[in-house]
Amino acid sequence: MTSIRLHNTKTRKKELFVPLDPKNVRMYVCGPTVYDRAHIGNARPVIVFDVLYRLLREVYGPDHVTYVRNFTDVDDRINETAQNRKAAGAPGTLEQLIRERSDETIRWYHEDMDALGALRPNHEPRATDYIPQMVAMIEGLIATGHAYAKDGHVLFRVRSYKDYGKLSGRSVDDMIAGARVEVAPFKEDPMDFVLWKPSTDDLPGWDSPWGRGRPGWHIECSAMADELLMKGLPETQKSFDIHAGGIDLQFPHHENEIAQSCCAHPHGEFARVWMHNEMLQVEGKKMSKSLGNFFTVRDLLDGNWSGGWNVPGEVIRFVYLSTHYSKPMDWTDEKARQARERLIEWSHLSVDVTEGAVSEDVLFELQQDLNTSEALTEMGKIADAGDIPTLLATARLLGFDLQKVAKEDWANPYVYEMPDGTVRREGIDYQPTVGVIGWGPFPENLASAAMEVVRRWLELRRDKDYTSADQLKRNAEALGLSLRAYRTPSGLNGGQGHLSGRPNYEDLERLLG
RNA sequence: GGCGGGUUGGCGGAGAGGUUACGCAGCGGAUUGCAAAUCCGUGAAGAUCGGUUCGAUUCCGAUACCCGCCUCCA
Repeated sequence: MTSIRLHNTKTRKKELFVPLDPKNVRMYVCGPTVYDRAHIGNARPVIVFDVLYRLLREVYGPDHVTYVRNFTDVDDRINETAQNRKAAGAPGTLEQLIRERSDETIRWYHEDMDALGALRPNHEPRATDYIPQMVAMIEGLIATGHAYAKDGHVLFRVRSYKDYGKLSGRSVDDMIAGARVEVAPFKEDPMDFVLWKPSTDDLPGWDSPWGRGRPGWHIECSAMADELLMKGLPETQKSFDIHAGGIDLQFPHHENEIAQSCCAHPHGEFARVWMHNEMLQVEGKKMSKSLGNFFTVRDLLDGNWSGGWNVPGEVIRFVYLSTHYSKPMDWTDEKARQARERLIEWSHLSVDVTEGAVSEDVLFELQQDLNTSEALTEMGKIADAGDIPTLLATARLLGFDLQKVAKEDWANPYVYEMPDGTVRREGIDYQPTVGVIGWGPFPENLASAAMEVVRRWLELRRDKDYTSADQLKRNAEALGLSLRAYRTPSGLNGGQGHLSGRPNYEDLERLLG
């Protein structure tokens, strides 16, 4: 019998996971505010909870899991971009420009997260499509005394919910003592937070009983979870299984969601299990634009980061899974390189192998609060044992398609020469790789000249003309191109050139005579 | 100031109250025209102080340092 254990932030314990309804396991993850490209921190919950989603599908069946992840498309930064575009003469109304900005950001998000191997959730609601549900929920909260309207604002009466602060382990009084809460004339209590606020004419707004305005951030998630995960259930069953997100959302966002939803449905408990992933750092430091270590997922994919090389989505995913989600994770060049090597190795093993069954050992590790790090270690043992059918199936469970990786250019940077001298082509471009040290762009003609040198050298070696081969190697190295050959377990010969300097390509061509 | 997380061998990174983590790097050996790769083997740890225990890196407490949240940033 499979049993999943998950760390529940609400109880601060690792608990046996028992779904409310095994035929419909329901999870909600707080999604992005779609104002710009997702940065690499945004990708962590996506990957972590994608693994959870895959695990739940494996255990309960793919048709028995409902995964909701929202898009927050009510945001000042979206408005700002739209306003700037309008000012710059873009056609269309402000509302259209806002919608366009959200649309394009959502498209990017999908592109980037797809590249990371994340499955699309069953529902990806946009906040602006659920305004009536938010309004209805707010009206209900006012009717039961948990919220009040003042000057076009509606505020949640925090003191009316006795368990407020339970999730994050704070007391309301302590928070007031911390004194960093916003005091406003329309608030009864400094802790009260906004459910609805008025909109000015130049900002998007919706009609409501309190005038034209827009929803507060927290009510969005409550209303969408309500609609997509608990609709139609009797009041006594207004709960779902798992709610997840970054640890930075624990307070106030998740605390406020609980307050709203539990006051709207006093007999339910909203989410039973709360899961939070820890934050991501880059090279040991907090990611920030001023430190120059702020990268989007797209930056990594395209090579626009301090490492300077194109990091495949699978490699990014591997790096993320190598650290447990509950611990801070550091993105480093070194880790990414190791992950790449490992994936290349496994992918080469998987060529022409028929997929088997998922490893029980790996499944077990995932069931221990998503121990992805240990799962990858187990995968290594499976690979060492030569059980490739299992490796293939297990990698797929974790979101890696090894056979697809095996066909990627980045996994096949070498030229292979068969013992009979014929050339085996792998990947699209089947030239020897040039450039390792000081990765970065170099002129096309230099690359092709260097590759030709490697090719010539391999030919000389094949013909056992070691005198000429060594001569060529010495000359090439003098110019900054070092040559290496290797033999694979399957008996193939290959060669590789490493550019350690920036030789003139004409000098290299001269070597070829 | 309040709340929470972290600190493991050169680097990354897990589990378990007593038994080898694992990967990379290193070292030794085999092998390959040299070298690389590969294969085999191997040394190396648990921030500091104190407590519980027959025994703790693993449990408890304190200290130091790092990080996050308390400001609609995952």
